[in-house]
Amino acid sequence: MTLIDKTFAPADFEQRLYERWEKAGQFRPARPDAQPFTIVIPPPNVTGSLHIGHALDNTLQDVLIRYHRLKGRDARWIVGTDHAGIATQMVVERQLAESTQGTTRQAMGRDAFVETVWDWKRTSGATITQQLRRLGASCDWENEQFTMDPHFTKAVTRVFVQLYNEGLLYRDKRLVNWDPKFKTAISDLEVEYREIDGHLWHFRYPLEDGSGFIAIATTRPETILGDGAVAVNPDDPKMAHYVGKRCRLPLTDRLIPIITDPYVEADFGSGAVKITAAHDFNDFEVYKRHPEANIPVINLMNPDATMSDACPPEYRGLTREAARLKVIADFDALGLLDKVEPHKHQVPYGDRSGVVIEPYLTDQWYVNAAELAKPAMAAVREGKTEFVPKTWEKTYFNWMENIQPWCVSRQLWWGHRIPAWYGYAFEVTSPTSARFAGQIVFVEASEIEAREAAERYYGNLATRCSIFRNAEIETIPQQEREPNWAELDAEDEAFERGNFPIWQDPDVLDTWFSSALWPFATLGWPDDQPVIPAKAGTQGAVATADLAAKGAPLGSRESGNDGTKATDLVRYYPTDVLVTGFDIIFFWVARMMMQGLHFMDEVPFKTVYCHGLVRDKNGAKMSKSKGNTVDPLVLIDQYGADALRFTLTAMESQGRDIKLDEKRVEGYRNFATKLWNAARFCQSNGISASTSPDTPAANHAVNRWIIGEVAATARALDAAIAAFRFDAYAEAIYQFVWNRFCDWYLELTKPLLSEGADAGVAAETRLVTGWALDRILVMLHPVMPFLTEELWHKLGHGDGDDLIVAVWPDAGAIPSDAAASDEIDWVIQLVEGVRTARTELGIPPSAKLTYDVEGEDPQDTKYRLANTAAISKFARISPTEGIADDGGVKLQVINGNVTFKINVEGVIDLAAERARLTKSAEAAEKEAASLAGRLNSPGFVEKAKPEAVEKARDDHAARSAEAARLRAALARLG
RNA sequence: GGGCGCAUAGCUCAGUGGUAGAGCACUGUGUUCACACCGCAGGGGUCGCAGGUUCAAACCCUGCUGCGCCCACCA
Repeated sequence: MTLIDKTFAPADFEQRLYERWEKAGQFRPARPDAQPFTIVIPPPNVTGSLHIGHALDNTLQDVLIRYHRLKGRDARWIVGTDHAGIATQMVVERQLAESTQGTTRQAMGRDAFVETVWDWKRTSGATITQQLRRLGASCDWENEQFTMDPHFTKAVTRVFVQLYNEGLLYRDKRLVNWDPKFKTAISDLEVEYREIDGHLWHFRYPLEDGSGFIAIATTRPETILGDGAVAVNPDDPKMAHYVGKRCRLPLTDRLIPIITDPYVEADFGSGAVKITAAHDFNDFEVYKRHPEANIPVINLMNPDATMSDACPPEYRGLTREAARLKVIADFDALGLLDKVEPHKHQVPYGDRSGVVIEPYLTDQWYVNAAELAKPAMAAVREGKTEFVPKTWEKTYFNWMENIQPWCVSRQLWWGHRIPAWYGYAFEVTSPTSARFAGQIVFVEASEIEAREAAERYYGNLATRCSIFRNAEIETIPQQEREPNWAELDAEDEAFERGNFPIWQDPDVLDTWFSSALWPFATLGWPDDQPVIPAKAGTQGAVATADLAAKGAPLGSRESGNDGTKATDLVRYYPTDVLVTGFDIIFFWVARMMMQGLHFMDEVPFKTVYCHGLVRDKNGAKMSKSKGNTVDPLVLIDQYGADALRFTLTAMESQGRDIKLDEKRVEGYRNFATKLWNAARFCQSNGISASTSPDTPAANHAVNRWIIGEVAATARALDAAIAAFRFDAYAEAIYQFVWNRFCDWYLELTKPLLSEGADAGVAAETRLVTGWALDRILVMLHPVMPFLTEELWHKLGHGDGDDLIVAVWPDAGAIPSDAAASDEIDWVIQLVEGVRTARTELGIPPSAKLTYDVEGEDPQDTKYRLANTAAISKFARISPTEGIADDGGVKLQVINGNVTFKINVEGVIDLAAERARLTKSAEAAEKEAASLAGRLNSPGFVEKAKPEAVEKARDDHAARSAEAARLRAALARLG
């Protein structure tokens, strides 16, 4: 036991304690027989640094983990970081550009660039994990994961290949959201729409037959160059005469058809819409609905959104912005610009790049999300996974029901490379000839297997066609992207078994494709996997056993924790709770549900707890550009990690956004200081750590009372955790520590510990206080781990006895004593009543007064006599004890049945006392009358719940009696 | 256009059928040997508006007003 310092300085011990826990392996104590409690952390971006949202998310997780660890569960918090494709690539590219050499990834080449990113990860990737430690997060660092770890690659590949074989993953040419800055496809979810004050340009296209013009309106004139049709509404009489005609597209001189489609609104713009299939999602749909119109699909742009060679020569190479101005000017020059209207509209922007997104026609890999969503929806409907708060289930269903194919390929270098290899495809046309037929794809777990598959393909061709058997070998150079198929002449090319080109898809997978596997890949899948048969009914299904045979051998990997035979996967999956912000339900939660169910045949988590956003104190979203961000590390430096954690916990009421005001952090730092001082006081009074978590025996009412209060608090905390009410948890422990333990228990027991007090009572009180303080430390530990652990040891718990693995109080095993509770409540009410009366009458706190009582029953007498010392100390009144009543005016305080008549020295302000008593009497009478009214109102007694009726009767009796006593007191005043 | 949420004390938020609560802020005060990052006491709300259900509504229902968010995007 060491002395508790006079000042509470969290910086003095936070780091020391964290290192102690981590070194001692306390974050994952060996508990092979205990029931697991598992949380997977939402892996922060490896580029990240801890922001206030992380602080909230991880505080809540740590509260749950620490609580369940104290409850004796095998608590495991799986931790790691995400490789975060675009974000990380951006960071490293920016650093390359800013470095002294000022190089680019293109100049470096792919392999060197990827190696640079790895270097960066190794040196800078630990920032966020160190910051999580400062917050106190008790993660399982020994098994830290990274989404680009070799076993993750294995898992990702396995998933990709199996989904492909099941027909749930495919390559398709369709429009994607294209980011011209990063030159990659991005997800629908990574597009944010901004309202822009733009324009609606009205142009005229001349009709082919020279009979006039058709007017169209557009917000994107530059895409006119790629128009393939003009569409009007089929039911629009104004437009009927155009239908079936053709018009001449100015600037290109192409003839394009005028068609009908219900997508066109007759009363918007000019009533006619230009159809640019390659650059607009709606137009692409129109194109697909009208195969008969032979609408050309013209890709007008290069990957960087400059105008491509598909445009007329004078536009090529222009930016889309410059092209727009030129198109407008050119139309104007031709006299075909009708008018320009101002027009507010929503423009898509890349949420990371900040540039306008281009709908762009490319080949990409897609996952059939609609199919995977079915079991994911059913699982929530059946309650296998529950959202808290439940309202988010609607959001989840709504998105799942309308889910689009998930584009999973990205044109980046940093990420999991797509396990697909391409080769040239041929169609055998006769025993001696074959025709070039595009490309063939081999989706396999490795290049070796892809090559084997290719061998089978070409071998099979060779047996059917002699030109593959006998011709000379000519190797086609491997090409990175888009081989120029048109120039290949199959007749002249020759292939022989074992010597033909295949090349891997240059693209990588969407980061969320690997994050979706997080709950099971982190637990060892696929090496540890229980074999799940491929889903019946999916086309091209390949037995999982075959897939497994290709990968690493199956078998049980011993758990790092306890050496049991069960694999981690079996033991910890499904996890218990996922704690996350609602903003990534679509990105991440939904996809984990889909992949978890598909590959594990079970939901990834039983509960999804969604918290809100942390906003600034005015409710504005925090952002760097607004400069209103709050750095959690600064708050930790200023107030301690515990104060920040307590604030975030206390403010987390289900689902609501948090408006963070630094004053709250300060307030909870004060709370920490309060407890610190209370512990210091206890220590200075010879109180030390309890030797057992068992409740000590107690006779004195105040001790029996506090024991019952501990039990009530433990019960409240258990209930709060069970209901995910973090705010209720913080509230309950705060009230108990400050308003019960410090304000009353420590005060009421001071006389029991003072010199000359009964030695037996004093000893009992020391034991009970030590026990209660220990229980406080345990119950507060999940929220304030550092402070509580520090005090735990200062109070005398030894080195081998860390609070982090202590025992949570079993509320049911702690006796609650109604009689003690009744007695102490009586004392507290009396003291408060006297204090209030004294203040209102302006009697100095220092004045010690005497009293007589009236109306006491035996129990009141018992309570009063048993607590004479406390009453004297806190109300500063003592019995007259034989001093004759001088007949003077008394200060009268009603406590239950008893009227305390207090002798006041000198003259009291009669009018003030009368006013005080009158006010109280009227309040009691008003309430009694209201209760009487309810009791007399028709229906109440018959229809209300019996408890409610009984309570109303009791309250009515009590209030009436109180009013009578107050009136009597008034009468005595004369 | 569709959906969701919120509106309770000056501020931030609990309360979800039975007489309105907490923290902060505010006012007054300071006897006491843990704590002024403290103690004690106090003021402050027709629970957004209007209807309805009920013996009883801040709470349930309907409508309205205001604020916020998500999804979809009339070129």
